[in-house]
Order: sequence, then C-alpha cells, then structure tokens
Amino acid sequence: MPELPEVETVKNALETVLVGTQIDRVITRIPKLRYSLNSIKGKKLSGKKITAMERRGRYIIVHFSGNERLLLHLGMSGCCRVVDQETPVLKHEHVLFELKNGKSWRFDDTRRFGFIIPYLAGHEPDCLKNLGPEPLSEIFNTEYLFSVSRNRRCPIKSLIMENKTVTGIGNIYANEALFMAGVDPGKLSGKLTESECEKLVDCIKNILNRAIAAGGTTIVDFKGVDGSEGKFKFELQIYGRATEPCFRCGNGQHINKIKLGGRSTYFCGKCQR
DNA sequence: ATATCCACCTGGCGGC
DNA sequence: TGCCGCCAGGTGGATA
Repeated sequence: MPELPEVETVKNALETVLVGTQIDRVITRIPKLRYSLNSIKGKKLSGKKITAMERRGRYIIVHFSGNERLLLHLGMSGCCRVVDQETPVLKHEHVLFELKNGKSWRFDDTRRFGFIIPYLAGHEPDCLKNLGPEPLSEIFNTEYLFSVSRNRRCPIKSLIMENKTVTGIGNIYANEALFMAGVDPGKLSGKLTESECEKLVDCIKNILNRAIAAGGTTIVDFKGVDGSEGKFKFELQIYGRATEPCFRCGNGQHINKIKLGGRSTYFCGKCQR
C-alpha cells in the first residue's frame, strides 16, 4: 500500500503525536512480520523517549533518547494508529508500543510484509545504505536520470521503481508519472532521450508533491494515523482505469493493462510513446 | 552486473 | 452458500 507519499503522511502524523513521549513497554502479538520481532521485545526501549521521526524512501526512522533507533517499513498493508490503551486491539495490530502517557501506538499489518528493525545510531542496516536519492531532492534531476538510464535494457517503469536508482516510487506513482510525462512504461530505459528524462523527472516530482498534499492514495486499506483515507485516489489519471476512457485523448480504446516486472501497468497507447 | 520470477501473507472479488 | 483462482500499494533471494 504505501509508497513515498503515504509513508510521508504517516511519518508526519506520528511525529506530531509521538515526539516527546516515553515508551512504557512494547507488546508483540505474533513472533514475526517479515522478520522476527524478538529483537524489539524486552526492556530495551522501556523508559526511552522518542526524540525525532524521519522518513527515508519508504522507511520511517524513529529516534530515541540515547542511541536507539527503530526502522519501520509498512510493507503492502501496514498502517499505524495512536489510541488510548483501553481501546480494543484489532485483529492485525501486531505490535503495540504502550506509552507512559496512557496512549498506545499500534502497528497494524494484515499481510505482514512490513518490518521493524532496531539498531543503534552509526550502525545503519544495509537496506538503508543501498537506497538511491530521494525523488524530491535536487540530486534527482535530468542529468542523473539520463546518466543512470544509459545502457539499461529494463523498461523505464522498472527502472524508476528500483530503490537503488531512486527511492520511494512504487507502482501507483510510477504509472501516474509516466502517463503525465507521455512516456510508454515499456520503453527501454536506454532509449529515453534527455528531454524525456527531463519531463519524467518533473512529472515524478509533481505527482509525489500533489499526493503528499492529498495525504496519499487509498486503494483498499491505506489509512492515515487518524483513520482518514488518502485523497489522491480522486486525482488518479491512469492507475486502475483499464477499460475506461483516457482523460487526455478521451478514447477508451487506447487504455491498456499489462504486466511489467510482475506489476500491473496501465497506459494509454495513444498518449504514451 | 542485470533482468526476471517467485515467495512471503491475508482478504476481497468474480466466476461457477 | 461455498469453493477456487486471481488480484493487491513491496522487498529480496534465486536463477540464467
């Protein structure tokens, strides 16, 4: 479910509610998500204060007093909410961070593809080290995309979804950005011209910024920390619109749905070349 | 090194 | 009503 805008939305909400609070205890209700949850049990976080919250790609990093850090990934179906401790626990709320102020920060993940990894500052897990640039940063620009796409034979959609090329662009926003840029998602990366790269970079930034402003996209189960749905679903131009008319050329005959790298890919055969 | 395929999970949907 | 196959926002390991 969560791509960069959804993670940014969750991170911002958690930051508001959690920074300054203190952990009382951590409850794990299942042994593992993607990875074992053993390492976050015990007293390690008890009494620690949450001092900061940051996002890197699709990861949320929680900073605690001392050197403790927590790396959170929401997988496909992860979300968080902060409620009173008395609030009944939902079926898929697998990890509960009980706070000293009586609140309970809960990690809910139906499909269990998410993960939580504790580490110490200065000992970042490999998955953080291998990330490419943030798509909304200055380093992600025309020159960069043009240069990393040279001699690459994978479809351009696969390239921009690759975390080590640029981090945080998932299936929905890759589809949307390519439609907006008028670029065929199956076009081989190395075949893109410099001006197509420029257009694509601009569109990626445009789409992500608007999605963040809208609180992300809810297709099935994404919920913000306050339970609200992401409103960018009302602005989707191509994702999930197979058989419907194209918003740009007005013709439904041209909307295609194919698989690229195993992921559903939507595009207008007339508007995207 | 790079591109592709598949497993990891649960649940919702359409078809029969 | 029920069963079955297919699909879903991501990641990473195996394979050629």
